[in-house]
Formats: sequence, C-alpha cells, structure tokens
Amino acid sequence: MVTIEQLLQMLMIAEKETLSAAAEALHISQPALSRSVQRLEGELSAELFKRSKNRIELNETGMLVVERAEHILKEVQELERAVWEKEQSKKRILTGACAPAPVWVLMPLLLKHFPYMTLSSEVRMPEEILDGLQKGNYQVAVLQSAVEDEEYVCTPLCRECLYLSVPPAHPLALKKGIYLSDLNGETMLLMTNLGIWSAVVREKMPNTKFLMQNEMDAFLTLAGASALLVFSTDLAIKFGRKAENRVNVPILDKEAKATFYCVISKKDKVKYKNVIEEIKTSFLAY
Amino acid sequence: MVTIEQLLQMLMIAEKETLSAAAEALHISQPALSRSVQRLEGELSAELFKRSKNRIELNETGMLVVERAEHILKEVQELERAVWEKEQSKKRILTGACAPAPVWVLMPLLLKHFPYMTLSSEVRMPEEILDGLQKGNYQVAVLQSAVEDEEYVCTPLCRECLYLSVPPAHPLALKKGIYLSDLNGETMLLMTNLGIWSAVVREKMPNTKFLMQNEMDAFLTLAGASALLVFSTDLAIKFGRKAENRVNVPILDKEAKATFYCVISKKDKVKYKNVIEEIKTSFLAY
DNA sequence: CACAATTACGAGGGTCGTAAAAATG
DNA sequence: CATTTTTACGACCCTCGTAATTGTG
Repeated sequence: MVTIEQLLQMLMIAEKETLSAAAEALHISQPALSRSVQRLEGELSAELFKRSKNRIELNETGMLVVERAEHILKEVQELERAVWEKEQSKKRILTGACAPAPVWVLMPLLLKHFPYMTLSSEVRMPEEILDGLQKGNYQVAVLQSAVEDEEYVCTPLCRECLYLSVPPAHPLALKKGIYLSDLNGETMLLMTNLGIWSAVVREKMPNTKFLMQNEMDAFLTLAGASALLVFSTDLAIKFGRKAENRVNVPILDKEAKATFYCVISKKDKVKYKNVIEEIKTSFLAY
Repeated sequence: MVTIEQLLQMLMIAEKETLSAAAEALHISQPALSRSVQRLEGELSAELFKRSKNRIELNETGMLVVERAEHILKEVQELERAVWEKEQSKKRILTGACAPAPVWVLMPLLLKHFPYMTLSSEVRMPEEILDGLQKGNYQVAVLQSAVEDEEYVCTPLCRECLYLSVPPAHPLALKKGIYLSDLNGETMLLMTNLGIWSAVVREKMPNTKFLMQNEMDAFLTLAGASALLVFSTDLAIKFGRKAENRVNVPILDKEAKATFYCVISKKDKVKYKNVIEEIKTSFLAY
C-alpha cells in the first residue's frame, strides 16, 4: 500500500532535487529514502525517476505522482486541522463579531454560563464570520442583520449608536447632532478593526484622513490628551471605553445606528439555550 | 503519522458498524484493528468513538474523519489509476474514434510503425474523445472536424460516404440517389455504436424503427439473408464489410459525407511523426 | 576526491496474531 | 452464553542506520 509518508517523500525529493538533500530534510538516512522510493515504485509498478548512475530525476510519471501527492497531502492536513478544530470547539468558545462593542455585551453572559471554558473573540467582516460559523470555526457569531437561514438561531443582542467625540472647546461641541458627511475631509483618530464601522466611515467620509490606532487604551489616552476628532458610541461609554473630558455629539445618519444579533448554529441550540434566554431578557432591558 | 491504512479502516468500521466485522473484512485480527484505531486517536489527539464496554460507535469527530477519509482514499485510488494509465500508454496505443471506418484505415498504419505495441480502439462521441485525449486516456483520436487548438496536431485521414444498401429486387435499387428523409418511417437494420453516424440517422429519421445489432458479422449476415434496408459506406465496401447480393444507392444529404481527421497531442508529435507522414500521403491517394 | 545513488547486513521497533479478561444483553 | 472490546505477550517482519560499493564531474 502506498503510504502518506512516501507521498511526502516524493514531494520533498521534487523540491530538493536530490535524494541526499531530501533525506536530510526528512531526517532519515539517504539509503532509507532510496529504498522507500524503490518500494513506492514497486507498489505502483512504475518507474518514477530517470536514473543515471549517480543522479536521479523525476520522469513524467514521477511528476504526475508529485502533483497528485501534493493535493492529497493537503487534504490529509485539512483532515488533521478539522479534527483539531473540532476538539478545540469542545474546550473553547470562539466568537466572530462584526464589531467590537457587542462582544463586551456578550462575553459576560457567556462567561456566566461557561465559567470553565476558554472564551475568545475576533472582529471580522460579516461574510467571513458567516463562513467561519458554517465551517465550525466559530461557535458564536455577532452580525449586524438577522440571518434568515433555517440552519441558525438568531437573537437580538444589543443596539449601538455612533457619537462624535470632541473636546468641550471645539465648535462642534455645541451641536445637537451632526452628519458624517459634515466631517468628510477632516483629520480623525480611528481604531483599527472596527468591523462594519470601518466600512461605514470609509463609505461616508472618503476624503477624511484617518490616523489609525490599534490599541484601545492608547487610543483613549490619545483622544483625551489631544484635540483630535474621534468616534465613540453609546456602548463604548456604557462599558467605560471613554476618553477624558470629551463631549459626545450624536451622529444623525441612519447608518450610524446598528442592531447586532447573536447567531449560533442550530445544532448548538441546546448547549446555548440558557445564554440565548438571557440575551433575550437583557436585550429587553435596553 | 496518520496512515492511509487507518483511513481505510475507519471507512470499513463506519460501514460494518462493529470492529469485529470490519476486522474480518480487512483480513486482520480484531485486536489489531482495535489497537490501530487507538493509535489513530492518539495521533489525532481526539476520541473518534463513543465507547461502551462492549460497543463502540462513531462520535461526531469520527464521522468527520470518515467523511474526509472517503475523499482522500478516492484521490489515492485516482493517483494509482493515473499512474497505471500512464504506464499503459507506454505499451499500448489506444485510439478513440467517432466512427468505426476510419479505424480500419488507421490501424494498419499504426501497426506498421508500432509492430510491438498493443493497438486498441474505441468508438465514442467526439466530446468524450477530446476529453480522453486531453486527459491522456487516448493517444490517438479520430474526429469528424479539424481541431483548431494549438495543443494538437491534426491530419486529414479519410473521407466516408453513406450508402443505402438494398436487395436488387427492391424498388429503391433503381434510384441513382436518395435522401435520408425519404427513408423516415421505414424499418431498418442498424449497427450499434456507429459514433456520429448514429447521431446523424437519428436526427434525420426520427420516425424510423431501427433493429439494433452490435456484431458486425451478424449484421452483415442478416443483411445478406433478409430484405431489410441497411446502411453501408464506401469505406465499409472497400474494407470488405459488405453484405452479399446488395445494391448500394448513394445518400445525397450533405450530412451523409464526412471527412475524418487524425488528432494527436502535440507532445506526442515526434513519436507519431512517421505515422502522420504516411497518413498524409495515403490521404492524397484517396 | 567530493558527492550521489545503490547494495549489504545486522539491529531494533512496531504491528500482528493468539490468548485471556471484562462486560453486556 | 454468545458477542464485543480491550489488554497482555511473544514472535516476526519490516524498515532503519551504518558501512561498503560503484560511478560521476
């Protein structure tokens, strides 16, 4: 029987072009590799190399084997990865969220019901999240819109409204509300990886110059210590992610308000039953 | 390292549902199989079965492994088949032809230049042939139209004209020519697997009732011994595939005449150089 | 002569089968 | 008590590494 090991060896030989080099890379002796490929040739009843006395070179059949082996080995790796992923999902709850704030709402609820599991979260774009949820990479997803698919259970989690956060002395601080387009062309400080919010501001303010910052603490400190315009949200304020000495002016665009939904796979429904219940009651409290 | 053998074992266990049955099917002892799956679980660091004391059942992870293993094993088999096919093509010239007669022209030429190789041929529809040629399943193809693709070398091989073959006493025997549509609705004796000719007559004579016959000798005997209408061609007559005591009336439709081309992959050009030369000169002789 | 592949040979490890144990319906 | 899985144990085969051989640039 052809072995996976042999396929791996063929790949390595193709890469290194000589048995000795391949053997070294594979951490086996060179004669061992020589015999191994001879066995493979025997099993396939085919020559895989053009052999000179002190030189071997893949022939057409050998190259065919390498091509296919590459593919097969990828699939084997995929299998191993899939199994690993599945094992992980027994010990860990990974949340994919399309914005940072809903995670602050969700995590305490998850922690309460799964105190002994590892909780982690990533902010990604919605398509990526849905894909990961379907593949089982994510156990929980937070999306901006309800998913109609029968495969998923979808629960409203929270609402978030964007504010403009300005120093008290700033002229805009007096306004009762403002549109994103009014800020187009300004220079602003912005967090990286805000999920859908990143898309919204880029869309509405194509000419704005953004200074990017990926540390939340650094961002808040900078905001408090400078006169730079920044965004904030009601949830960020509620959860204490707010800069010192700032006035928050509501953003009036409808795109500046979002409802987030907690989405889980139907087959995990029983596992997360209690969490979903609590999300429902806590959402009503908002 | 996960072995192909182990994947095969998982598949068999999934099918037989018990270790004992699977072990028997795999021609190994049952304890050996038990340990083998334990090793696999160790290698994957994952449980693959729900274990009762005297019962095992695939768990979710196990089923995942089985699904993927199935796919991987198919690809391994594909590899082996591909290698086998490639080896065959070194010893054998397999021709895919879209009609039977051109093969009678081609085979003697191939035989002359490759007297020690096995020659075989199949009649198939053109798309299938082109596909097989591209995949390397066919070394030589005979098609009805020239292939423009730069990957192939294309040489006119022969022309063939369809005749209607009738008993001398038949009224149609007196005609100088006839159209296929004139025969629509008649009952005819027809060979199976005529490639494009099958398509042509079905297209032009949708209401004709065909008695199918797949043996050439039986077909010719039947034709000679009955008054049934049958088709013949100039090439069939030239190569001695003709029934006794028949008058051949030319078919006048343009679809009843075909030019066949010999098509080979460019990378085989040198190998078949001499054959191609001879095809060219013999075609001129027609 | 350094380098590459193959062959020879002995050692060691891993997997197998047999046998026995434990558990279940 | 027949069936099934797991554990124990000894045997054997298979592959490995070392060493030697052959051949090349």
